[in-house]
Amino acid sequence: MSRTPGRGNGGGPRPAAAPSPGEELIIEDVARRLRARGERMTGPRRAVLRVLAEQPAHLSAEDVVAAVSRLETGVHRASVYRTLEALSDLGVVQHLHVGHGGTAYQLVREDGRHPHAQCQVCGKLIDLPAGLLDDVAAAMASRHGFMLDSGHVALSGTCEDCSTP
Amino acid sequence: MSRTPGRGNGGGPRPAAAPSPGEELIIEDVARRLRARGERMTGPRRAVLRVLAEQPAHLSAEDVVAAVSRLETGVHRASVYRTLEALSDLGVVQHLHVGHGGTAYQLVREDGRHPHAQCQVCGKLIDLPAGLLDDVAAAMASRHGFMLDSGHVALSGTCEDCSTP
DNA sequence: GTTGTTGCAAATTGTTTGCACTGGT
DNA sequence: ACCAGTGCAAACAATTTGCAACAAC
Repeated sequence: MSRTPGRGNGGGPRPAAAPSPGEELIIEDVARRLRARGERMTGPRRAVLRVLAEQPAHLSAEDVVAAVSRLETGVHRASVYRTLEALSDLGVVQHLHVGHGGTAYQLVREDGRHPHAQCQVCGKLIDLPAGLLDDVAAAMASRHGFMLDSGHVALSGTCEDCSTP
Repeated sequence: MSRTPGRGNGGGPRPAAAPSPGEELIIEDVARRLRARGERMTGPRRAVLRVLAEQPAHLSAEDVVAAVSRLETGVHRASVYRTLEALSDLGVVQHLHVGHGGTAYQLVREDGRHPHAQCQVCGKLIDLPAGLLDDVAAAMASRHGFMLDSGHVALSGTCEDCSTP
């Protein structure tokens, strides 16, 4: 069988630049939580975590793929997708469905999930205050028995810049 | 009243069963509006309108494709997609982004666009009362200058059946 | 050593597009 | 007759999967 170059170490992937202390902390914590479930901390997972930790914005899977390969060569698309899913299962990563642009990923923050809105003209995503949908959630709970997860999809509309010419 | 197969194109499309009176009305109205824009009422468009008119639920594009080809053979996928877009431009059809299942289509109703919610467990889509997000829309308008389009994406959460074991 | 993870390529799913022809007006 | 709309196949984008080779534990 042909030897696969670019994998394994010692001829392997270029080691990434050193993670920042904050990233290191996150990675260690996640590693612990993974091992507790019999899963493992690996190079690709480290890279995905670093990308998510250092990016301010919400990233599409493809954005993460691009950022990861900038950080460390040889990480395959499929591994990024699988990593994002694994980290979601762990509760470390959350994803957000935006009307047009597919799915966006981000680290779960302590302040919990907050709602988002996307401009259907320019595509910009904005963060909304955490309590914004509380009344709506209460109404849906009492009237429909529906438990709203306000952080899972982005509301849609037109942002200020795109509505005022 | 049976439609005359008329055109003797071999292998041609099977004529559809007769539309109901209500569907006929809708089709005639849409035909008028299309012609007013220099566009045309065609077999595939009639079929798509009939499907949307007689289905209670929100349909994915692929659902419409399936239902249309049950109604009338030889209508191509691409035509259904193009028809849905054309009818959206006309304002006859509206589409709704649902977190997981892609995009759902339905006829625009007189009472206008209303919000929806989808259960992330069973996938069920529920209709919500039209005014439900009015307060949120007002808050977003004044605080962020954002014009909410509450009918464009489905809220996400867990429905009653799926939350009570 | 065991087995969870990876890289790869190919399959899948959902949607769009270029083009020649057909059919509505 | 004119040109919007169609059928078709192929392109396209985003995501998933089977598998053999590895590496984290």
